Amino acid sequence: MDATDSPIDAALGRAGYRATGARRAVVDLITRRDGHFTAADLVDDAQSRGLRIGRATIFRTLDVLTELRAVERLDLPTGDHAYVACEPAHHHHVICSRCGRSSDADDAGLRAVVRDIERQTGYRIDEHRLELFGLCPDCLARGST
Amino acid sequence: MDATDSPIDAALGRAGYRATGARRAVVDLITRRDGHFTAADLVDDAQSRGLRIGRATIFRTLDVLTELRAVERLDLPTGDHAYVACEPAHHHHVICSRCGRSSDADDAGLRAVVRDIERQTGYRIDEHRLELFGLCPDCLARGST
DNA sequence: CCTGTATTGATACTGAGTATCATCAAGGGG
DNA sequence: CCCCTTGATGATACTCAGTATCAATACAGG
Repeated sequence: MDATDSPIDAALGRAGYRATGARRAVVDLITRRDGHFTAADLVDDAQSRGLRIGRATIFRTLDVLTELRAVERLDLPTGDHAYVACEPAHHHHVICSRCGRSSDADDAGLRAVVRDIERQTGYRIDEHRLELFGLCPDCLARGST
Repeated sequence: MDATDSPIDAALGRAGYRATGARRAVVDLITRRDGHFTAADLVDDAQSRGLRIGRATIFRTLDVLTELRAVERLDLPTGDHAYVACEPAHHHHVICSRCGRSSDADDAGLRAVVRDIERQTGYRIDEHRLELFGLCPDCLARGST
């Protein structure tokens, strides 16, 4: 098995980006993470693993991965920008406000809501973002205080 | 008519805040605005009108108004934090990506979507945010290039 | 009108994200 | 398999949003 054959490398190539060591390293850091994380988290991870990756590169790589839809940016209620790894298809995130983990949900029925709002307001809606916050099953089981 | 009797003053009092000159001035700046605006926009507005309001006070007042739900914070796709004036009831914003104006829409049917996602994922959802981006009727009429 | 206290604004600070630029390495062509 | 072009990297410096601090001020209740 050759690292060169990862699906990320393919996606990078398809989009005209080079599959570099730094990018693979960032992807690796992300896959070792659970739940959402900030750019600063990755910078810390890299440092504590002794990886010599520049701060700027981490931000740049997150932008690229966002464009490839391998990652999505969240806007937490606190105002922080965080990211989650995800599948490259349209969907929404359900975020646990206790542990930070997140799951994907498909937008069953949301399309109808959007159409209804277009009728209500007269806007033509091109893009939407739905973010849901609550407690995941594990944290619920562990008591909701 | 006495400025002291504005609904904002009442809302401030109800929440235990004082109705100060600086806060009234910020509210005034906001009502003169159309569409969404950033904290920096208000800082500029204040300066260009010769108002002596500190930067910090503008940020603080926006926090207070957000808490009173006289204003809501948006997270634009660009990553910027913006605000819109709004009615103090739960609703969602439809934002024009050309001119920045926004309208309110009620969440007809969204409740059902949320319940469905709870069933799908096992999460208990406490809070949600739906933001819609597109073109407003005026910008549509003016051609969609 | 007086007073306790919330609020203000000037200043300095923090921290996220970006611009710059010399150096480096990916990978396609020979 | 090596070269060369060009995109990518990382160190640094910078910008700008948002926050902490704190002495001075102004609101509101008595």
